Amino acid sequence: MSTRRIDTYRLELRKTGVMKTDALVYLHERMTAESEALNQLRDAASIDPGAIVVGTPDIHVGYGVPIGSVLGTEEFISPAAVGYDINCGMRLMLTPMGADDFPVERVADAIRRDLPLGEGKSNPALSLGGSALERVLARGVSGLLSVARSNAEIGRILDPERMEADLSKIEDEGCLQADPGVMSQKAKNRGASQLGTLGGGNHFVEIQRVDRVEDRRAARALGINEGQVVVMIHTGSRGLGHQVASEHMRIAVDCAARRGLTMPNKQLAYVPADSVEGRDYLNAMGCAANFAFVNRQVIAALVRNAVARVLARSLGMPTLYDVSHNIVKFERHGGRRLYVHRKGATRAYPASMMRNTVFDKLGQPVLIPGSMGTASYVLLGTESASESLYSVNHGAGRVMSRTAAAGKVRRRDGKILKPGMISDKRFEQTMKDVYLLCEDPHTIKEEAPDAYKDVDLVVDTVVGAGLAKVVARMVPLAVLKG
DNA sequence: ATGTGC
Repeated sequence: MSTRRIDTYRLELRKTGVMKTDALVYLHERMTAESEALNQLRDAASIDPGAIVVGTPDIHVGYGVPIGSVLGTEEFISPAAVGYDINCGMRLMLTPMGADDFPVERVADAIRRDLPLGEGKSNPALSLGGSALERVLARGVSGLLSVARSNAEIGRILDPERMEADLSKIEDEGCLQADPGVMSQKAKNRGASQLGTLGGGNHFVEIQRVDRVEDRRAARALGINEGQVVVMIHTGSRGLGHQVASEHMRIAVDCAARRGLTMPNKQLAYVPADSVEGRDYLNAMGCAANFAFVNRQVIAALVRNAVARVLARSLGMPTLYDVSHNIVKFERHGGRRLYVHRKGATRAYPASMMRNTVFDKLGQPVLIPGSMGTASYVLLGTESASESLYSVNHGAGRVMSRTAAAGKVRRRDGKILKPGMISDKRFEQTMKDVYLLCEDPHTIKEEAPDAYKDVDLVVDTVVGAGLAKVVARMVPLAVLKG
């Protein structure tokens, strides 16, 4: 057999057919993965003989490459192995308050007033002019800091001092190598009006209560206490990143064809990293990644302002950490330099890989959200995760498709074409303890807790395999979604 | 994920 179970947590996909190397999947023996997702991972193992190919416990089918994959390559890069939502990621912010004293619903209502939810939304209050946008694309959060310092109106919303304090708590300090000069005007235009918007799908802002601390020492070092209110943000680079991804996936198909590179399917098109097409993608992807870091920074400010308005005082609300889910970066692993694509996967560096950061003793914080009705986790990277290029999953992973969960509804007359698998009653039951604000009540069941895997079992797999250790578990109090 | 469609 080409698939071999190694232990309770690991599955090996042995080199067969188009594969140039083995692939490793972290999958608990009590869990299953779509065979199509595993085939996509096999395809991804065909592009570079020196590649490291890993599937995470939430692996599922994506465009060309599965969501929940890590692909470390020596020579080639693939826009599909990053995906459409470039630098989609998570941020966790702390409050000094316990859940019993916190006006959860009023704060959620206040956030909603300032934060546009759902697809296609723009935020006129934060619309950026050309040169401000260029600064943000080229320099990420530090670019935003300089915009906030030179523009009084934006500075009032963003609070530059608090932003500066956040910098060391963001992966790569919120800035990747990037060149706005390689971006299309169309991509820039889509971004200019979308800063400070949440987006749709699985993106969210969630007010949570720390339910359980599992590592007291680490929790103390991070400022986490049982019963405390925290806020989690999940969003990405919006239409700008989508535009960059689609343009470069098309360029990659043409470039690969011109160079006679073969691939199992066109969705997986790849290009030499050291080529015009490769460098342009990395520079454009960097811009989109910077835009996403900045978007989470802006939303953090909107949340802080909403909280301060309701409580009539600022709570500070420092950032615990901000991580990327969809990105490719040139990293050193052992003696090798690899282009590490993480698609629906989180970097989880141990302390030894966090030199020159504030986490050099502790390791990198890792944020894993569950579904909107279930727990989320804070973990820390460990030294034993070299096998996954120090990477873990990014969430619970779906067990049913969006249409299977919510059903398909004909828009014109409202007639149901195909009923969803989750009844309204069951949905309300699973959400009874959570205050839900959403833009579109007709599609929200796509995100129902029952549509996702059991996040506790997914995290058990990560811990059991030695990829990270749990610091704390949080439960949702209120959630805002597109 | 996405002004969700070549």
